[in-house]
Amino acid sequence: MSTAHTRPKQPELVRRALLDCAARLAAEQGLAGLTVQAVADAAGVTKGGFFHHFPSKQALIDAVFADLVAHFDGEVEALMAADPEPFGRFTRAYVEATFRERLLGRAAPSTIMSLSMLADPELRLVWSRWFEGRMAQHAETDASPVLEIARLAADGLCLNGLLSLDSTVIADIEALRAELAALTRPR
Amino acid sequence: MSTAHTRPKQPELVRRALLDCAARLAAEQGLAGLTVQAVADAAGVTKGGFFHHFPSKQALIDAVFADLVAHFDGEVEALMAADPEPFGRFTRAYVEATFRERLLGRAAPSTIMSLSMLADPELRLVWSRWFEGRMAQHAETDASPVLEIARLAADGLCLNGLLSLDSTVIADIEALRAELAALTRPR
DNA sequence: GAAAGGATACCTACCGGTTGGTATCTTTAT
DNA sequence: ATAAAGATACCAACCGGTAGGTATCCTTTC
Repeated sequence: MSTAHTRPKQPELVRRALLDCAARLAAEQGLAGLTVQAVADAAGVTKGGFFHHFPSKQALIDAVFADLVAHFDGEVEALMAADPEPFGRFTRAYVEATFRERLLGRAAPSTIMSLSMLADPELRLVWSRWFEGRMAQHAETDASPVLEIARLAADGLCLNGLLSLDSTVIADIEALRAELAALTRPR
Repeated sequence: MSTAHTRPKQPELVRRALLDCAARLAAEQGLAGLTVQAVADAAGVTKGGFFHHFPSKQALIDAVFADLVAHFDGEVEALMAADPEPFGRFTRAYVEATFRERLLGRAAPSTIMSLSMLADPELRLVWSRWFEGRMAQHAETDASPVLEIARLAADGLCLNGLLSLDSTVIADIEALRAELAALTRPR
């Protein structure tokens, strides 16, 4: 607020701050409780300033979600690049990336975010399209039924990460990680 | 509106209609977009009438969620009662019940469950407690790691049910069902 | 058995508060 | 100087919830 005048103006930085704060707030109190005013306050900007960067609240949410998908996609890409085994390569990366999203057994804020965003049909489409595109790309190496189970289990893990905020549902995460990784390897 | 006067008053029926309409609306446009007015309209009742049946919006949501959990629990119980094999009995029922929730058209109740859980920490607790209770009850038959994977895959399937509204992510559902069922049986 | 009378079910109308969004002015950087 | 960046003040719409009235049902009483 007060620093906004002293510090040199860096619109890119403010925009990033808005995105990050929105992600954090949405993770904390759900996407339903996300308000423009709260995001603006958290980023040290007034509501008017907010609307200078984003034409609408939905535009912000879309941007945050696109950010999250891009980050996840990057992680998957990196994991795949370092994987010599062709069979199940994408699935293995998908599963491992999901595991990395969690911190100390709990779901990372980004996970909570992406899950709450599935409430929005339009954002669901964004995710669906990403997934379908990647799947079509790796159809030859990742079409096996057992790999589908592994991917679904990763999704389930993502969901369970939310519940583990309240209590521990999964006993041994490392064992599960190894078990799932083994599931993606050729027999 | 006009029929409300001629038709015999059946509060139980109206209450049920409110619950069902709330579940349907929540499935269609997310729990965030759920409004008391919309629920009342869909059930053929005014907003004032709504508040006669439920003291608050949260009370309605809680009731809907409890309803869904109870229904799912009943399905699991029935499936377990008809299963002679002790090993993985609960997991098998859990997986099969998830598949059955998925089959009824576009708006699966399990979809709403996950959405509600994400939105409200208190509802997450309700689900956690149910799951933990059942797991403790069947710890001897369902503690195997492979069974955990099967349950997680079921959760993931539930999540994917959301996405299937927009596009088909899962190729062969029946094959997946068989594969997952086989996973829960002793080797 | 039917009128009385209380309880239940439901509606109309409204209120306080919040939210997304806008119009307008001021400050900063180049 | 001028265009971007941001502040201030404000609005229209909506949402959950309340107040108070009316119709309908179910007993009770004679």
